[in-house]
Amino acid sequence: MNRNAVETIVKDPALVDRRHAQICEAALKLFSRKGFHQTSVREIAEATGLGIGTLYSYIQTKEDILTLLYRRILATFEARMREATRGIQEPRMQFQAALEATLRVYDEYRDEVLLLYRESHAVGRQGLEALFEVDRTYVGCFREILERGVRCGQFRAADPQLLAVCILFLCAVWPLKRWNLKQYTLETLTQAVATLLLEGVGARAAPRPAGQ
Amino acid sequence: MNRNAVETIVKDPALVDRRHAQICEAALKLFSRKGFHQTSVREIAEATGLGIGTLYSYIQTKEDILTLLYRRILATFEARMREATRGIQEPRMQFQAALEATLRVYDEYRDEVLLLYRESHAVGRQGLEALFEVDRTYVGCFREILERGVRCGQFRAADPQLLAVCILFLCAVWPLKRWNLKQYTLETLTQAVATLLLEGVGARAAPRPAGQ
Amino acid sequence: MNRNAVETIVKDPALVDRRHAQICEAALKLFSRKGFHQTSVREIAEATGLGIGTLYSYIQTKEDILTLLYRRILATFEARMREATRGIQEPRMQFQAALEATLRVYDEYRDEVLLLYRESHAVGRQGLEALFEVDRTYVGCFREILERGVRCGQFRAADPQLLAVCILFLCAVWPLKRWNLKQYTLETLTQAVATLLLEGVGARAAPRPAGQ
Amino acid sequence: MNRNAVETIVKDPALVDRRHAQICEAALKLFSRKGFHQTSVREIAEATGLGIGTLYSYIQTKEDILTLLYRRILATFEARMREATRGIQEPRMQFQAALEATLRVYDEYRDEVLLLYRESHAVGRQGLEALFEVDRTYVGCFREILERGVRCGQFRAADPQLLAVCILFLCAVWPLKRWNLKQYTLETLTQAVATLLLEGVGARAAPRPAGQ
DNA sequence: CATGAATGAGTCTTCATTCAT
DNA sequence: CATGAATGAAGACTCATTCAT
Repeated sequence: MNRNAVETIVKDPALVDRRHAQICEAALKLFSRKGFHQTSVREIAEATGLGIGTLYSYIQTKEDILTLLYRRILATFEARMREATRGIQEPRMQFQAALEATLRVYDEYRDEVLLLYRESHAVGRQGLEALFEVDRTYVGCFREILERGVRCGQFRAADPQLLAVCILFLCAVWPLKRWNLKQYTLETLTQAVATLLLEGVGARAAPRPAGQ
Repeated sequence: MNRNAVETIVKDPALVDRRHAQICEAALKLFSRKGFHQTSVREIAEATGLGIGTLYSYIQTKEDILTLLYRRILATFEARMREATRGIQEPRMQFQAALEATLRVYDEYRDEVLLLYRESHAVGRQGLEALFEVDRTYVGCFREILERGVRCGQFRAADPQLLAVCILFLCAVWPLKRWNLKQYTLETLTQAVATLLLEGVGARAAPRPAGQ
Repeated sequence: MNRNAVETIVKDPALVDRRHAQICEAALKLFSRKGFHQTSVREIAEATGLGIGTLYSYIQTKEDILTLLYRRILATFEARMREATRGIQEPRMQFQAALEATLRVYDEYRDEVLLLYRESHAVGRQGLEALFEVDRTYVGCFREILERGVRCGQFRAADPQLLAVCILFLCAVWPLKRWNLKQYTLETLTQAVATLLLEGVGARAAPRPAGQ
Repeated sequence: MNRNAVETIVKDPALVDRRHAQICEAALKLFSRKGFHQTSVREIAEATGLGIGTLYSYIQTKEDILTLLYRRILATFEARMREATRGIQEPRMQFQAALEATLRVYDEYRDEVLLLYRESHAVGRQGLEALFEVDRTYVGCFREILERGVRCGQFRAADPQLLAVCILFLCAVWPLKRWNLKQYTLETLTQAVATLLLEGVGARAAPRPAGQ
């Protein structure tokens, strides 16, 4: 993650960080509205308030902007996920916490999630590998929760890894199918999904003592 | 669907159909490999075996090619879905049939599904509306099954429409997260998803003798 | 020479040839006046009377224009050389004929020769190899004449190949040092160089019977 | 030479000289490898170990770097030439000495000579005039030797000035056609060229006892 | 109906140079 | 004296689309 850092001509790391933030902010809006390919670098520069030349001393290619964006998003996602499940022991509650956290970040970062699904193929093989890596980590969180639940008999899951992939993916329904969910609130969705999944893994709604 | 038809200079409808099929076939491959924007019309013409000028007498814009592609895909999807559930009455079995059918088409048409998610924003507001329309029809199939199941007490679902959206979306995990599911077969996934969802809607066990 | 042909989008070979000629003509003037790097492709297009897009359907890179130019020049040079020495048997006369021919083409194509020396490094390793190849052929002509002269005792030359390289190079003095030779005519130079070299290889001015 | 001096912001002449030397050293390597236009000022600054801003307080334009380089080279050439022929009276020996000296410097400074021929047009009309001036001085050295030789009957030369231009140019064959002379040593070339030219100007044999 | 040459607006990117610190 | 961030004009190149044949 650190090694593939976007190389810059400007050397001051603090400045680079600040500019990268600016750039990402501007790029996100434009990419979300018009898509990566329909947005020109010049537009991004203008939206960022930099000259193109200046912009290009903080990146090397247009793709770098996408890479930058993705890094920030994924870092945020992972952090939020860890934070949300920290301290919780009981699998069912941990599961619910993870689910709610994911749906909440996916809500806050709708545009970013959409971008991840839409434009990720634009970062090239190498960039994709990095994304996959992070995704696997993310999936790992859910898998562990499921495994723990299975071990203590609260969950039933033939293949926790597979289930984890599905569950995480399902969370993306909110940003990806939003035009079909306009009528619902995040709460309604969370409730529905939580019920569906908890029942789906065999964890009854009411926390009865875990008898078989 | 008919009104927004792609206008052509060539008038012979049979020829137009044949050409459109050719074009879609070639375009699909290219779009899947390189993306819509990275594929030039010239490449498509070459892959189709037509001259550029000729190609342009069967479409009006590059976007039309995407539109054409999407129409064919969605038409296929709906047809397959209807076909699969026709004649089945029992909600649980109908649900399972619908699920399996969807996953199977999504498997056969992986590239197309990916394209639908990745590039659909390229068809513009008007084109999107058409896609949404079809999607809603598709979702409707699942909603009806759920509603019937709820009515006869087999399913539990607070909001069948919402659930239907989720379920249909979940099926897309196979083409959209394929790089994360390489280790699994379609059968394994189908089994896992079917179990998860049937349990999730409160339909205990498969119609096979309930082991434990 | 044929295999590394400049690839074109336009297919009609006759048209390609005609356009290439146009392009070369325009490019030569501009490159001679301003140098390769100081000349923009747009300028070349304008001078050629084509749109840039059109120009680019006859080349792939700016370098291709240089390559095109070089090919035409070198082909001309070789042809002229062969033509000039054809039919002559006597080494001294053949030598003189070759020398005069070379100086005459170098005079006619002053700008081209200058370009060859100045900008050839711009065609890249691969292109250079091709140039070297042709140059070696050219040098070979002189070497053969020298060798024949040496064999029949008219010339003295420790290493004909080395001498041939030097002689051919010397001819370039006319285009390359022209600013220092403004006061002289081609005839004066030819006379001086012919004398220098013929004496230099031990061939007396007056064709006496070749006794040692 | 003094009037067209490169103006600097920094005033300390010793420092300026040191920096100019640094700059030339770095620039030579880069220009030789990649050519003047393909080398960016930033690269030169980095190779020199100076900040871009600092570099620019020792020059005014990128061209100045080339000018600087050329001055140093030409000064060296002239000095070496004078040094080599100093004290020698006999024209034939002086000629040989001058020739050997030139070839030796041209060997030591191959890259510089190449640069002189390739990129000199980049210094502009004014800069060129300066180069021409120095070149004429250089040519003058050879002309004087020839004239003296002619006067005392050792050489034959219809036009010593013209011959001098040719001879000096011929020396450049070593750096300019090096790819075609890889198989030879400087000594072989010197021997061949000396023989060719001495014979060419009618100065029989070397001052060693005439074999044969 | 078929063809493909022509077009120029628009894209990404580079780079010499300046100037505030 | 030294530094390097900022700048925008300019460059090479692409591509959807048209239209004469």
